[in-house]
Amino acid sequence: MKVASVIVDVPSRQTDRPFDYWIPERWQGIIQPGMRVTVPFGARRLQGFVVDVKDHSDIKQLKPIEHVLDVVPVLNEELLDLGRYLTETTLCFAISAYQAMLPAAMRAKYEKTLRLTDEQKRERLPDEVKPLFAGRTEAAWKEVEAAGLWRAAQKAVQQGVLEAVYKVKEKAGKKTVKHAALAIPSEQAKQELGSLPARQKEVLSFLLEKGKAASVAELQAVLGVSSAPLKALVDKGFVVLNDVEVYRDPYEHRTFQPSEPPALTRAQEAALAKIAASVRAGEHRTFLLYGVTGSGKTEVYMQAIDEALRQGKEAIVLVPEISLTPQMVERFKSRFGSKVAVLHSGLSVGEKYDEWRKIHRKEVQLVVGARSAVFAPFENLGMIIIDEEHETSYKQEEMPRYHARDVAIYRARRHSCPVVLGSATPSLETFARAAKGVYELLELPERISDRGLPDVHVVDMREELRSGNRSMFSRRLLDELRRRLERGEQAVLLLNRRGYSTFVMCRSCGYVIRCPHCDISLTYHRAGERMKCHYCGHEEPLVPRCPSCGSEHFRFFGTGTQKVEEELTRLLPKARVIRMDVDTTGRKGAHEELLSRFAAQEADILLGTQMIAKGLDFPNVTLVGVLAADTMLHLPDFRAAEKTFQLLTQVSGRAGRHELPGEVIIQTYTPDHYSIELAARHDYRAFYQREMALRKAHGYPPYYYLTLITAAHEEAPTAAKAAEKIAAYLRKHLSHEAVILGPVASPIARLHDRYRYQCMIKYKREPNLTAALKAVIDRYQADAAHGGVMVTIDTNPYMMM
DNA sequence: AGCACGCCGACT
DNA sequence: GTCGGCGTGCTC
Repeated sequence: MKVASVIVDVPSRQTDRPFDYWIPERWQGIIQPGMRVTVPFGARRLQGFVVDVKDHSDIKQLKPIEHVLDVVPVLNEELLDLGRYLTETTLCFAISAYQAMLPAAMRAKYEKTLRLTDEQKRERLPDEVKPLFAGRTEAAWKEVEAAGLWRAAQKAVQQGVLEAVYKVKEKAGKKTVKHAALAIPSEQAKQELGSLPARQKEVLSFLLEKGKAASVAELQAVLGVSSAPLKALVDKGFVVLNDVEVYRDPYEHRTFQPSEPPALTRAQEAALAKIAASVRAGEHRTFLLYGVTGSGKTEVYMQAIDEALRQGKEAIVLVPEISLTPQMVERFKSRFGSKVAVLHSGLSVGEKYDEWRKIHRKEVQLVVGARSAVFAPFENLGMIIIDEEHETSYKQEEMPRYHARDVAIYRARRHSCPVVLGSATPSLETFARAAKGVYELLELPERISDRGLPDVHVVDMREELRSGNRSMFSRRLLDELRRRLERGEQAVLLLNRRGYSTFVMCRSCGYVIRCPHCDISLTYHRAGERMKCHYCGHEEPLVPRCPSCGSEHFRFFGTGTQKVEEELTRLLPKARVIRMDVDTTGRKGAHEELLSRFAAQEADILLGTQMIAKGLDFPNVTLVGVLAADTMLHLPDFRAAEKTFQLLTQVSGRAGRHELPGEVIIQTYTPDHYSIELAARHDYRAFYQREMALRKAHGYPPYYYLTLITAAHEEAPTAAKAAEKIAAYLRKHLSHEAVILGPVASPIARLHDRYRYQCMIKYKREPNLTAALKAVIDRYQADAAHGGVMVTIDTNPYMMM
């Protein structure tokens, strides 16, 4: 076994295949598939994944593997296979698939430096370059470039005065803590004690007593000594210092009250019995746990997990974006203690790395995490749970564009274990499969609190306007808010739009301030008087005069959370409001902090975007208000109605979960729309029937599969032409049953300075699709690097824009 | 993706 | 005649 096939860290079509390397003798028999290595690649050095080890290669001149980065493979056979599956189904590069499975800390950082080949040659350096190497033999390439000495340096390289050195570094290391230990036998140490100065004596006897290594921090804290006596002991050779690897613990300062499983309702019991039986039998099945909000799905998950753990197996729980639901972490930590690793976006790169290593080393049996936790490197999976199955955040919008649900089912099949999809508002795709018997439907029709679902009132805002109320609050909502304040109860207000105003228009000439890089109007943010693009992040100050006519008068249209907050403090000056949106939760830990303040009743009203709709459970919340139910309804997305129904149902579920009865007020301009009407009636099934009929009529999922192809280029005609060619190619190479729509300009016609055109393929069964799409990629994706057309393909898209 | 190589225009 | 610009193709 002298040859390793390596997928190198270059995400491009041309390098998307294994490259063979010779394994130096010292690593023969050691290098295995799934290990990370560094290899020379052209002039560079890169990180790569070994995918195969073999005896022979057809390539004549093999270069050697340079370093082995892992002692144990970081990707096992199963995950390597899963990578191939992702490559095939999402049309991504193999390297992207493998990197998606590992924490970001394990991705390499590259550094290029220039090094003086020989101290003797220093004087031969070009004069302008000399200062960069003053007192050193190596300089970062970046510095050289920044100094504008690119040419001169290049020349020096050609003359052999300088050489380019490519370094591969790991992003985050393991955290270590210095430990002190005896370097001599304890007998000898005891004898030495007598002749030592007082402080050193204390340190040595502490170590003797402890009988094992102690951290330097501990020594200093317990004995109150500085580092000096320790250093003296080290110098004398009595004590050694070692770096001991430790885990960063994101929950270090938190204590979790151990919890016991409560008694289950009959429906919970029945659902659990089915899942547990499947776990015990070790059979692959997919369950849909359809339970109304507050019906106790989480408890079913936990007891099912318990069953898997009792079988000596492991489990994965996916939650939409766990940093949003600290309450969820709390519940799992309380029940399963140190058996749980937590993976979510609120953790630092290093913390995620540590949690991942706990899984890899089998120190935990359960992972609770967001989308990417589906790749947890367990080898004996007993079950996978996806909570809030309908959430679109399970779909990754960058390469690899996978859906966690598909990955979960793929893995579960391989591990022969069940998948549980849980939701109060299942996606149509999932419910349809359950209806067909592909998935097994388990129902929790009632809330545990036997409170029943909250009353929902739909307020027609057109009516409000007609009767002279031009504010964003209906009279009813305002009355109810006042009532909660009087009673000391809390309210949740949802507005799915952040910022202050959605667009700003000049009153004189009608000019609208737009993003210079995208075809989108800028949103006004009160803080700092800034205009922001919510798509590309562009930011600029609000100009004092209209750039088109010079007028000073602007009008601010549309309402965002900032404006609502301002209005609330005006209308209800006594109300304490917490605003939660991307802008107030950007800081690490801000999320949890805001929520715990609300939980501690330090505020009366929690106002936020959709991030407040999920999973939160506050006993004192008796009112939920949706300020504009139709914000999402008119988006160019066939799932708009489904998303609206889901959001309204989810947010309604936040009210009256405990002793106090809940009430929900939905403000809308389209009260007759079925998604709003049926959400108000808590009638999922009716919504399902209605929406399915529409999907069937218009040829959308789950009746048809979709693939979205987008061509983007700085020049609109270039993008359009490419899209047309792609459409023509597909029309020729796909069956007549496939419908190819477009090309049309994307709903956001320009993004990041690129014009975008898209084609949509609708199909039922299309065996040649993958091959045809690969051909499209081969033709166009190669160009992207050279300023050509950028083509992206999304098989099974969730973002239509 | 980089990076080298190689082929054409404007300067010493 | 050389320097310096960018297009083309390769990386085991």
